[in-house]
Amino acid sequence: MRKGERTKQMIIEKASGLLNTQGYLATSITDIMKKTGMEKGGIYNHFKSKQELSLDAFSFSIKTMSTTFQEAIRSKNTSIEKLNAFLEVFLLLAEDKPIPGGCPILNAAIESDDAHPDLRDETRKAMNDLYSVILRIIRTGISNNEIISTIDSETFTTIFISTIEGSLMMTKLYNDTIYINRSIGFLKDYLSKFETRESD
Amino acid sequence: MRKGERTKQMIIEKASGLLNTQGYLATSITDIMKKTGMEKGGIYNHFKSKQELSLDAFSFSIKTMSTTFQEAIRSKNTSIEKLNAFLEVFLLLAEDKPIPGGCPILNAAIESDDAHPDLRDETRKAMNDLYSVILRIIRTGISNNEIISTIDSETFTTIFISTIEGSLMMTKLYNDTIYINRSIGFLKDYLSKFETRESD
DNA sequence: CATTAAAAAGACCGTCCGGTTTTAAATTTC
DNA sequence: GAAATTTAAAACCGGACGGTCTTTTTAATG
Repeated sequence: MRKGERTKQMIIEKASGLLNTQGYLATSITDIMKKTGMEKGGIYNHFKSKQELSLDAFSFSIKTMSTTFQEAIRSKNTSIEKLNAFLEVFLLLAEDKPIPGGCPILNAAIESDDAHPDLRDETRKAMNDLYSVILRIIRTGISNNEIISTIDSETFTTIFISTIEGSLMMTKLYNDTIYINRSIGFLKDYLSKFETRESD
Repeated sequence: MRKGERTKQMIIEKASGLLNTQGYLATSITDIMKKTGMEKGGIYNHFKSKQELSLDAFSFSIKTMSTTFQEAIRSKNTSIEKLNAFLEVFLLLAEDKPIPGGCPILNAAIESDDAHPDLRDETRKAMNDLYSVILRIIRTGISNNEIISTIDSETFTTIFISTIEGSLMMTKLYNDTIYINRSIGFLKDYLSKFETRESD
């Protein structure tokens, strides 16, 4: 791996935390210069625009989240356990792990609009992925008779994501994890109601 | 009412929609000039800084929402009906009514952080108000034997707000009201489970 | 180790930003 | 309707922004 590639990765990693914390518009190249310890010319040697750097940083955040989710559910066997593992990752996210600034999808969803179509498209893709992973877990759970089939999987997925994201917003606003903890408690309890009593 | 006061109000109203839609940082004075049809000097005659204008605009958005909520629940008699009325207002909000750009609390909560303590404080106040209104409705409902007393009112309030706000985020991201509609459907159904069978 | 290519630094540029000040126009007020 | 006052316009300002370009330094290559 060339040195330039390593530097580029370092910039992306440092910038991703900064952008996710401060916002994409609120963060200037000067901020990224300070964070990385590099000069402007050194940074622009690797990215043709702030936009490109921002998108790379967002992708890195999403990839990091995705990896964390995958690791969390790998050892879990049932659908219920997998969904609970998801919830634990979101709890960590409220404590700035593995990336600072909260959920990158939530942040980017609020910040991106018609004026930033590229970021919005990437955010949609990231949400699509999160959504379909959860949906698949539920449907697999139904197939395996772990979850009762009366559940509406699409609705449940929507509620699951919405509740978590909304309470993450509240947790960040008040700097108090009670809100995300209440959501997690609720979702675990709610989910247990759809658990089959016996599995075969 | 002096003409200046009327002009100031007009600026606040126009700016509030713009700021709520585009974001507080992403919106420039030039944008507000275009929207209001006024020149810079004319605007700064009424506000000592962009910050002051932004906070006034945010307050206006919150006041508008608050009024809309009050009107929606005024004619309702039971707690359940009042909460359902709240949900209907959030559905309208997804369609840019009464203000464009979605929920101002959600938007400001994500955008404001340590770097913008004034906006964050105002956002917290607005959330406090929303939270306590819903909480009071539930508690009144319990007192009046409309809602069973096993419900945890704080948790329910948190879930209520989180689910709505999260699904508003999804609705905005995808420009599709199915998400907010699913949340509303879920919350109405969930709420009905806590409804007492007979009232006295 | 010398040559070459890649990477980083740093000076530089035009533009747009929030904000100020001066000037002109439009309202009040008497 | 003239004087006083408020309101709006418009020219202006310093600074920060994203981005470029040239130079210097560093790292890879034979």
